[in-house]
Amino acid sequence: MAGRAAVPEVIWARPERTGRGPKPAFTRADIAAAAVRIADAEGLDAVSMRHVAAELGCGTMSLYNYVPRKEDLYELMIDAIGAEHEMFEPTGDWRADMLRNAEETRAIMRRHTWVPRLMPGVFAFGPNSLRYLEHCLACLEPLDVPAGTKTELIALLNGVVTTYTANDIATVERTRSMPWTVEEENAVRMAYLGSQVATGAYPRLAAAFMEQSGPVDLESVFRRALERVLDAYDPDLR
Amino acid sequence: MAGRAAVPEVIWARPERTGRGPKPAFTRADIAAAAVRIADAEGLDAVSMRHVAAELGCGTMSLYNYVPRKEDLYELMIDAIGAEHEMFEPTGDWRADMLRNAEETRAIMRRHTWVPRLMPGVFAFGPNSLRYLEHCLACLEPLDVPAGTKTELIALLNGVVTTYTANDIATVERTRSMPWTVEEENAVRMAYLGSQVATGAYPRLAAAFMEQSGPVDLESVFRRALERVLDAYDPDLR
DNA sequence: CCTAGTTACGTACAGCGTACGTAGTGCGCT
DNA sequence: AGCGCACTACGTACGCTGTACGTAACTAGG
Repeated sequence: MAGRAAVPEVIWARPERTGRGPKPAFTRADIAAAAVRIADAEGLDAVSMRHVAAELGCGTMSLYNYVPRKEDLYELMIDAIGAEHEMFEPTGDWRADMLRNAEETRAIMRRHTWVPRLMPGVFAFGPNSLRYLEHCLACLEPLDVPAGTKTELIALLNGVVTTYTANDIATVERTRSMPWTVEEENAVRMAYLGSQVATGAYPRLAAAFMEQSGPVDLESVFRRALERVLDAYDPDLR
Repeated sequence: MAGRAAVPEVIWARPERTGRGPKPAFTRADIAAAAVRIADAEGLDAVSMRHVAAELGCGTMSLYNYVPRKEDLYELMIDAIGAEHEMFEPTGDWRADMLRNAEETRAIMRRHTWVPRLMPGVFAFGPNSLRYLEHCLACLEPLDVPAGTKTELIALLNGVVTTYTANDIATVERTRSMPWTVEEENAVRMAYLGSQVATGAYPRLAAAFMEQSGPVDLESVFRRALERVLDAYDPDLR
């Protein structure tokens, strides 16, 4: 009988298998992949212990041999998508490399729209996350600042990517399992915003609305924000 | 019979009351306040329709007259804490004003540790959020850049605040309703991280670990990040 | 070989969001 | 004045959730 711990525990510190008894039928990677598959196809709310167990072809409670709490399943999921990062050879141009990393993170989030909702809750230091962190530090080798500043830059970039991308894809995740489309929902929300701005209660916001002509190009807004952050850490610009 | 809509809907576009029938017993603010009280005291997971209704002293299903879906309750909560922002008179120093806004946002999140977990899911444009946005634009009046750039700066700052603060308070929210303390959980996680770094698999990460002496001052890390972002938008520095 | 530790998993329980139906209330219209 | 309807109120019920607990099968170490 495994039992849940009465003391804090990091799932990554648990050995994947322990000699005695029947061989486990699945690896952590199998389980994470199944959960990710479900979340991608049916949304994060469809990721239940029962559903994941069924996807794996085992009983619900068998899953608890591998994943003590549901929260740990979330950690497996976040770490699993960390493996999708291409850990390329650093080019020596830290700005270009970090831009590439950020663009890749954004692409991963677009593939897995449930990531932003999960991020704030998990302790994202599984093996793949650590590998990615190490990769970023390798890219930042040419940048001549203290290591602490480098990790701050990495955190800041990740934050910017998460924030900007979360806004884009929130509606996608929300309208899943709703009887209407992303476009319909966005139209209703925009109409509401327009009506509020039209009341005259927010003059500066109204001016900002008027100023923009045509739809905003989210991609270039995103890239501009990244450049700004990189500028802020570039010794050549100060 | 009210019924849930089969078409997208913004709760803020719904009128709070409509002439006919008995007078509603609560306002949206009452409901939001009750939900916030529960989330603050018992954590976000304790915010159930039943629980909030009980806090208000009404039947569970009566709540659905005011809040068509639980997701809308979340929107009410996020907007309610927007009212905690002090909308001070802009001083003319946009950097100082925006720093103050950011510090206040951080303080609000520290008071309501469930905010980061909720943020990515909600459409945060209720009346208080709009008022805050307008306030930020007022603070940025002296900054001579296009309105689009200003809203980008606001979004970026909010993102940085959310990311940095979410990391600080994630454990607080996680250990709620767990039989151990924040300190115990952090100790276990740090021990795990130390063991991973000690394997030698992450040399650059190990070096970064070695470099830091003593505990990190999260507050100054946060403030440094803000300054960097502001630098990136300051025309006087380019 | 035995036994202790493990895997496997069925059952059960408390709690969730919410669909639906019914009863009561009071504004607006005729 | 009074009818009718829109609205509030809320009890019941359904299908779902995470997971505690108990039992049976299996296998490596002593």
